[in-house]
Amino acid sequence: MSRLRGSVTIDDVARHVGVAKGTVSRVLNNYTDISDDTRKRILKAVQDLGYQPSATARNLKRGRQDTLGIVIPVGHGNGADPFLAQFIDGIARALDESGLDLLVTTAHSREHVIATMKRLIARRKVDGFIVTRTEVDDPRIAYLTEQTFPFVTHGRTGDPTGYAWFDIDNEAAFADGVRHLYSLGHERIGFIGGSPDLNFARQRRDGYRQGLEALGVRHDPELETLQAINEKGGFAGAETLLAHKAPPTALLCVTDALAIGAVQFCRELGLKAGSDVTVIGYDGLPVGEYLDPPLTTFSQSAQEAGGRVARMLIDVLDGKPSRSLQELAKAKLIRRASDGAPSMTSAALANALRDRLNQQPLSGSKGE
Amino acid sequence: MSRLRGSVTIDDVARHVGVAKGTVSRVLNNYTDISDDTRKRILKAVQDLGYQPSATARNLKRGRQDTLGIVIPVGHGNGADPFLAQFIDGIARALDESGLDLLVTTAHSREHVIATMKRLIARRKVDGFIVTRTEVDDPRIAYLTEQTFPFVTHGRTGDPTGYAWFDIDNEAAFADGVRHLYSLGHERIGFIGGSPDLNFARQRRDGYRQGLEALGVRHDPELETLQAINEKGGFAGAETLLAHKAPPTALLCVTDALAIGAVQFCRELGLKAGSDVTVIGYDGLPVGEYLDPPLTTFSQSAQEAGGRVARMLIDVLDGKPSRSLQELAKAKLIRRASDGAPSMTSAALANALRDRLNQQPLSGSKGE
DNA sequence: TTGACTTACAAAACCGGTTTTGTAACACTT
DNA sequence: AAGTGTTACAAAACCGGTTTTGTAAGTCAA
Repeated sequence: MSRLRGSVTIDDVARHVGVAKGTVSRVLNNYTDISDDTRKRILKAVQDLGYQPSATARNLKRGRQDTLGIVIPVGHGNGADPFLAQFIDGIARALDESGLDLLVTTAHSREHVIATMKRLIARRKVDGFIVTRTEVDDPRIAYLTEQTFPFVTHGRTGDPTGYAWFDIDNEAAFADGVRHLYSLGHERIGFIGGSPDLNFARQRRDGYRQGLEALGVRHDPELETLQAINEKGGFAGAETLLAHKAPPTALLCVTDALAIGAVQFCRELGLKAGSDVTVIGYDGLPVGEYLDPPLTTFSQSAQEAGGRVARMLIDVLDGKPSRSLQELAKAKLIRRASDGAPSMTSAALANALRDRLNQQPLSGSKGE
Repeated sequence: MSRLRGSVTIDDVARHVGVAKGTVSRVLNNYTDISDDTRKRILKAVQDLGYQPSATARNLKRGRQDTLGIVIPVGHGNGADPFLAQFIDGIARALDESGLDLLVTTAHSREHVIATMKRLIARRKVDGFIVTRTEVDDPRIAYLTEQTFPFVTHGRTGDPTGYAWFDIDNEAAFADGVRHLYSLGHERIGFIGGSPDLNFARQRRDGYRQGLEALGVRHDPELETLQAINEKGGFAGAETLLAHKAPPTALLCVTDALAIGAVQFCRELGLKAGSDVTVIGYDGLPVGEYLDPPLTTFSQSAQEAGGRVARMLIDVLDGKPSRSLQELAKAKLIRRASDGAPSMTSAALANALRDRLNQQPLSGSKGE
């Protein structure tokens, strides 16, 4: 007589109707060998009693959990990536339509991520994983592939074959970015990137280089800098590149966070972003609209990406071949106000910078 | 011979050692009636075979899922609340220590939230809920209380008894805010709030009023405005309040998003936030540091709050009385640069505003 | 030496579903 | 009329654990 909170079991229903519990199960799973009359009586009892099958019991037999997992790598405080928040939102919405749920876990190191995946797999808590922020050589993908455990990635790896992925054409976006800047009149275009272990960072850098090459502009390695992918990195990156004797008049940044830091650096020097120095980011963060100047950025709708990836994983679980589940989308340039024709040449900028740097000491990058 | 991926079952272990599976279970659950020798042999086999118990099977019998749930209300695009992202991060970290997991779900309406909770409860997918953004009269809390299903809230309701909660002393924070502004020399202090159905919005408004009263300043209802809690609302709120014939020289905003919009409005009018008009937000969003001017704000560490709430829910599940699980924390004012002594009186500000509004038409609030 | 306890484990029941197997009752052939 | 299929369901097995029950062997007291 286990009268636990709200637990109407299949036995209760069966008893109530006077049939075997297997029969109830068959009705609920749309088997055909049930008379119309019985079916109706059972369905009514299910309604009346408010019966809902226990996911646990069902899963035990079926071996499915109706749950997808995502393990978020959280570094030193960079856990609350606003991009990820929207991404997860998109996943959750898509799953809601399919009756699946999302298990969210964080992990603070590469090893921890794998260990967490291992635990979730061994304990059979999830049916598949969504992997984000892919690296060129990604241990998570290696592990899941070896275990033949279903997954979909957001972003590709160095070898984008044999698994399902959704990605943005990063090369094309940054090549376009270069072309755009060039057509605005920028001749020296800088690039603030991140660790080339991260696949998107590497691809965007490649796109930047390809864009220059396509225009016949010589690629100056000194106009490229690699930084931590956060606002501090952007600040430092701008500081580095603008210190060049022939500084760039435009800065292409691998993410909005970097761009925000770069704009901050310009502001502290009294340079106007959007005219004195152009800054372009990537991610389309909503907050970019409220910066001064509003940030020009590449947008890829994190929410849509989340939904897309979730649906792809469902397809994978349904047995679709991963070959047919590889999708490359285009990023869109959202022009706000941090880009524009250069107000002065690189040489003039260098002079202006020299003056300002002598005048006022910098605050340095801020915060923790 | 179900040789499924990585599924070593308890039977495999039992067979391997030559004992009954019940014995293996007893060893793993630290029962005492097992000889040292047998225990060792079983533990070794568990190691060797890499056995990990199936959460599903265990839960079926135990009736626990080792999973907590959070249902995020996502309005019209405001889903990706950066505050929530950090909050979830904090929860996930705390749960990781306890071996629990977090199920994240979104819902787009009050009814949908309840329906989702109902489903998760009926299907027995979670052991308890974390409820955020409490309303003064919150249907979720009514429902969960009626079902006697375990939960903890972040934020109180109109009647904060009978359940476990973690909250910030919103009244105290905003009363302090008023005092701070007054001591800077502000005599007309505006308030941009949100729907008083939201408990934190109502409490912060109350704190604002209490702060004025404590200083003996007459409360002018026209210096209060209620807006949608996002950047657009902040823009509109500033527009409304500054149109007053005796406009406020300082704006206390219920969240950072509102403050960001308010700063935007000032900027478009050519007013300098931090001197011409002081703007203070609430949430301590990291991005506030990179705005122009960097935003002065009350901070409550969303991450810490998430961790605290998660641990409280674990206590609830362990049977601790909810009376002992009610915790009120203090918000801290982070002074950056959007507050300061007023550069002019309310009257002078009114004149300045009249001039600017005649000169240049406003862009209006932007974006979607 | 025998009955009463322990000890250390085997065996079985159970959690709540799904799936397989078995079987009365009826219909349909030949 | 006997054999062969269907139909519609009951009964039982199963998923992989946990918990209860049962019991052989050893220990101890009387």
